[in-house]
Amino acid sequence: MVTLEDVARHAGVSLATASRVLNGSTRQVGASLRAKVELAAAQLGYRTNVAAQTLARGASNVVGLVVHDLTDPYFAALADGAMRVAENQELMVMVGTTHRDPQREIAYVSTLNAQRVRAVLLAGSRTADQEVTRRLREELDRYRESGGRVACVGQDLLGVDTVAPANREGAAALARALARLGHRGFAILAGPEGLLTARDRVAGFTAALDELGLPAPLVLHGSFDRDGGYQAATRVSGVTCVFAVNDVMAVGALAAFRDRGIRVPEDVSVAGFDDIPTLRDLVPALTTVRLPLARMGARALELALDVAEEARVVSVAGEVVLRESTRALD
Amino acid sequence: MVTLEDVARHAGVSLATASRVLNGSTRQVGASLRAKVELAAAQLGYRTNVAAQTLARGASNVVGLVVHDLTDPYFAALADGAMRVAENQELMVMVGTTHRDPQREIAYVSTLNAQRVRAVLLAGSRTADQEVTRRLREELDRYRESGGRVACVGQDLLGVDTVAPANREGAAALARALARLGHRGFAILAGPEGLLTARDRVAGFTAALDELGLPAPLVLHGSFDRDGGYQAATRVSGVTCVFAVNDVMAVGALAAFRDRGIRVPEDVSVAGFDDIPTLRDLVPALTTVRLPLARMGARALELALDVAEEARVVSVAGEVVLRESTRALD
DNA sequence: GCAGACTTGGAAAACGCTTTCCAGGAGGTT
DNA sequence: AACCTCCTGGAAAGCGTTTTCCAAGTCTGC
Repeated sequence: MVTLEDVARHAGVSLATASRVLNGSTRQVGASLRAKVELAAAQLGYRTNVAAQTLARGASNVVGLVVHDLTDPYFAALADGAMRVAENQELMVMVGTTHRDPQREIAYVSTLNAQRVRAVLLAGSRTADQEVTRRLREELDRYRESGGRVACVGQDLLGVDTVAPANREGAAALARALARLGHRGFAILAGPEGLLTARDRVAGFTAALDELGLPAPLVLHGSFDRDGGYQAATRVSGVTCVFAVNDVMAVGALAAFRDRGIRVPEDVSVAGFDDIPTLRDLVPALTTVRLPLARMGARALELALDVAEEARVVSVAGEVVLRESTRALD
Repeated sequence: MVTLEDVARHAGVSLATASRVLNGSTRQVGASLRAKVELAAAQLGYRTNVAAQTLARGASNVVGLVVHDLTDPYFAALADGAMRVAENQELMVMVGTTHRDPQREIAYVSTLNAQRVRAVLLAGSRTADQEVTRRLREELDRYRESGGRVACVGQDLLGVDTVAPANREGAAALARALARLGHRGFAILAGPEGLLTARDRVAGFTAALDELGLPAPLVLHGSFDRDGGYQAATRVSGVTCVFAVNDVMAVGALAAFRDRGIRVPEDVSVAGFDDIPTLRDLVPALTTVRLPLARMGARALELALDVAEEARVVSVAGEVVLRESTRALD
């Protein structure tokens, strides 16, 4: 293990000089000494010990990213966006996966706090469980008191910088668009009861139908993933249009309908939410509400890194995209 | 920022005792002191400074994971598998994305070395560029000399623990299965020339056709992603079966054929490789060679963590899965 | 030439932990 | 009762950096 001291000795300079040459300081170092140090470092194969550096500087160059499920294209897209801005800033990214367990989110914040990461990014829906949210806030506050920065993609519930997708509005716009196609009987594949993103979308969709004077939709709960969509879709009947509160659930629903011999969109129309990238290659192509996922991830990390007095909330609008999976009723 | 010393003082014990209580040591501490320390830590909201701990211990509890593209389901699945074993071992995961640039892989190894991560996992195909590979090996050797562990998912080229998918054999088996269906004229959507995984699959497929006395396939290069598959597929003609060297390319090919009005499998059969999870919901369901991706990622990290004298190579067989995208010729 | 203002290099004190020694006391054995 | 051993607690020496002071030059402009 070659240390900075080894380099300094080998180059015949002081530790201070070696440090200044190798690890970006504001101080100037004469050309000849600088060259000596660089040569010595190269010859010895010196590699900065980041732990020591972090300790001495009191600041690390890693950020934490907590997602629900990395294999879900929604989170993969968010993560990708965030990681690109991290790369530009020469930051490393530490990733934690909660596997949809809100408790694990708290544990990760605690761990990332211990790591003294520069910023923590919480991606994904908040939970309706007040107690969990309270404990998460507590943990976040502790982290922020010691100088940590936090941003969140999801509901603005934590008092931190937040990129908040307009779930209600997006779902409402989708409902109106579908109603315009002539649909009257709707089912919602609603996701878990405790998930706020799911709730908001259900609420927005339902409220819009109500405003239009249409009958209340059939609400079927299930898990927030592909299989949840599949399961819920097996219980659908007597409607002309199904709204899955996210795209992966819609994909599951498509599969379920296929297995049941129900044609989409001839027998039933299907719409999702998010516009995950993999969507465009489905048959039929899925109607959805587009969210700029990568941009949202990137924006969230930017917010976190850009220190500000007040917590900022950036609302992101969704854009209804009608594709083949929904048809106009004649 | 509350330090261990604050806790020790607050509890009226020495630094050593506080350390032993809070950060898992082999040494016993009497029940009463232990309680005092724990109380003090809780009251003050103490959080270990991992950087200091890492420095003092000379060992960190993070592992590095380098992937080509996190939004590619192939890598998401590998990463997920690896991250699950990391979670079980209480390790944090630092993720780097090369965006398919082999040079960035070297840079990441260097950075992860500086972080003194316990192990680094290189996921994804090696490159045919000898010079880049040499420099990567150099960087890896430097890291390993200072006690780092390395594992790789891909070709066994780095002299480290490797989980090596049987690309040649899998592709050959696929070729034979397709030939058995009566296909004689093949095209291969071959990926980039410099990517060894792509090469191996092309080679295996081609060799098998040759052994069967069938004409050599049409080989079309393109990028290793969805769009590469799409592009390459636009140049396909005069064959009954197309083999895309990975699933995302096959998905692109499906889209291209759809756009060109070519029916799959009626007009042309399509097969991929990997069996990414999103595949099962495509129409038509894609014939492919199944690789246990999550298990491979997990296994690789296990290998890296389990110190051994010799570098081990675990070969992983692929299993041909015939689905609707390939049909038997009459 | 010389006062003053910059530059440049080095010594040494942090940074917050872990762990090796020591020392003292408790318990067990002759 | 004397001697060992074992166990527990604390002092202090690192771990590898950064950075604050100092000191010693090197330039300016008069």
